[in-house]
Amino acid sequence: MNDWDDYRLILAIARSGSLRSAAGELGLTHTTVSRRLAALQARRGLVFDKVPGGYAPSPLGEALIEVAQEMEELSLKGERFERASNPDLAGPIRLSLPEAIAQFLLLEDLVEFSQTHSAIDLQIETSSRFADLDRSEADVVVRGAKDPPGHLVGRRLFPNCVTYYGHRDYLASTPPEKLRWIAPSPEARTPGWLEKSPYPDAPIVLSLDDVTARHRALVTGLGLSRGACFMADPEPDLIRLPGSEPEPLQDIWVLTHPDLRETPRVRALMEHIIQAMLRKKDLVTGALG
Amino acid sequence: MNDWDDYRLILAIARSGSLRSAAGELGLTHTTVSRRLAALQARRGLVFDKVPGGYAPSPLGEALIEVAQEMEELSLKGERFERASNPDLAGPIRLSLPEAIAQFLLLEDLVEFSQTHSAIDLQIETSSRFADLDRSEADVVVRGAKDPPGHLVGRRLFPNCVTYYGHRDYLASTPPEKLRWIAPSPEARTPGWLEKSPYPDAPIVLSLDDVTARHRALVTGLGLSRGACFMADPEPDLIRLPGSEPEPLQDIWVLTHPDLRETPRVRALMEHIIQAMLRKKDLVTGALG
DNA sequence: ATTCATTGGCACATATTCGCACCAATTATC
DNA sequence: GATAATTGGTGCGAATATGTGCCAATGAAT
Repeated sequence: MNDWDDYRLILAIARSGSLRSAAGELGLTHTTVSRRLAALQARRGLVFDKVPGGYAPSPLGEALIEVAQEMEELSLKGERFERASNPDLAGPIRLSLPEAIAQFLLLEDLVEFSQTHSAIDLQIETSSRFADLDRSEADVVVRGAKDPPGHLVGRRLFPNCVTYYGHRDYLASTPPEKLRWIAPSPEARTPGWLEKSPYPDAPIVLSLDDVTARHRALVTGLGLSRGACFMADPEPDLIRLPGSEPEPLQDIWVLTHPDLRETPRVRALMEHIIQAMLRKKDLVTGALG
Repeated sequence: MNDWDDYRLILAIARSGSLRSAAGELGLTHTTVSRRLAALQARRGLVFDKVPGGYAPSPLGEALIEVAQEMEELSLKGERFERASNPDLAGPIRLSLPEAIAQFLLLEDLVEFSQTHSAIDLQIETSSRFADLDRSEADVVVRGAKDPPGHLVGRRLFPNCVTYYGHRDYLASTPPEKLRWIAPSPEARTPGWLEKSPYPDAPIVLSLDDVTARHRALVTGLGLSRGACFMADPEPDLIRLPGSEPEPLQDIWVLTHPDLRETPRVRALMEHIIQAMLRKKDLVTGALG
């Protein structure tokens, strides 16, 4: 009785191209995947051809891969129903959010939530990309976004604002023509950010994509940087550069999948995060500077 | 790795209500089904409540049953892709048709087809109801129908015609007031058939729903009957009752599922059946009487 | 061209799953 | 109410599935 699970096999091999990596995805060994594929093809016909570099689907394989993809969507839906089914404030929640928001904005609030609801297993997953809630990569996501997927439900908050900062000692001890920038790598930079800064002619001498690393470099006085107000304004040694005003980036959203919208623990977490964020609106939008 | 096959378990229990009958459907023993259900519920939560008389789905169970139903449809689609994938005139075909058409009309033609295409495994399943091709109950169906499912593809042939018959010796030796009818059970009778017959006042003394059994009784001279021309006209000892003309019942169709329409062996079988039926049109429509 | 990493296949061992036989409880039939 | 049929649960053994360790082949990196 493995007919339907064979579709998982088909999908894993299709996606990864090798028995060993498919085995990794499935929680098996490559030996088992090899046997299962052989048995499957003995029953149903050729599904994958062995080609140089891996496995390529046969025409039947192509058709079955599509069926498998739809089955996976159904399986994910079932998982959501399962996760949604607990009527108590208990059970697991996976929360996805940027590392910066986790560390510098919401950490205490999340700890507080966990302490208040000890039956809830809060699993915080920091990530730099938008978790796919359709694939159950998370139950709740907090993230700045321009146009999040329209079917997700939740709350659009306010913009994440940034402006230009320097360490007070660095600014005091560095002549203007010797100032230097710390910035993201070229492909991650916002167009025009440097031209709008108070020192557009200062060179970029340190490229750091990691937001928290960039913040650490700024706080250490290694150069100037454009940073999020909620990270920089609380630092007593960081001051805004002359004439710098907060500028909005993307709006921050708190979202979940529609199948989970009524789940009590998900509602409780989202409400808690939203209230916490609303209390810190002035900090996030730079209104305290 | 049984996650997706668990949906088969869920569906089987939902449909049958007991572990033993679910086990029958799944090809397992009730012991295995019991263990699998326990394991499933340990992982995912309560899916079925044990109630007097069987198992009832929990709210989560209801949701997962719907997912399971959709998975089953996908699985059936996959099966059709598998069956459709053979480019040769080889492999299995399941043909569903009424027992009467099988025995009295197409048997020789089907044997001929099998002999001509020895690599095709023709599995003839006689049935009194329309096979569900969406559920892969058959690959090809031959049947009289008023409105077959619109998405099936194939050929509408001509009507299956019936009229009134008696055995020549029975008619010769029985005074008119002693004549008797053999008919289907009351709920299976066509309204008005008796009134339109040459002996509307003769009583029905034998009710037989099985078409071939009714035919056997007629041929044996146990009474009068309304029967299919293709069954009765070839019998040398059966004669039409005075004034009886062939009347059309439902049209006969030869149909397959759209996913199988291009499959060579399916096309070959349907063409063979259609040609055989066209050669017997006069017999089926009673034009030979 | 050489070296390193990854791959698929295989013999053997281990773990897991399944079936059998039996029993008590429940339900259906008379 | 009695009897028969069907049910779910359990212990034990059999069957099946999976993992381990190893090897040769292939592909990637130097």
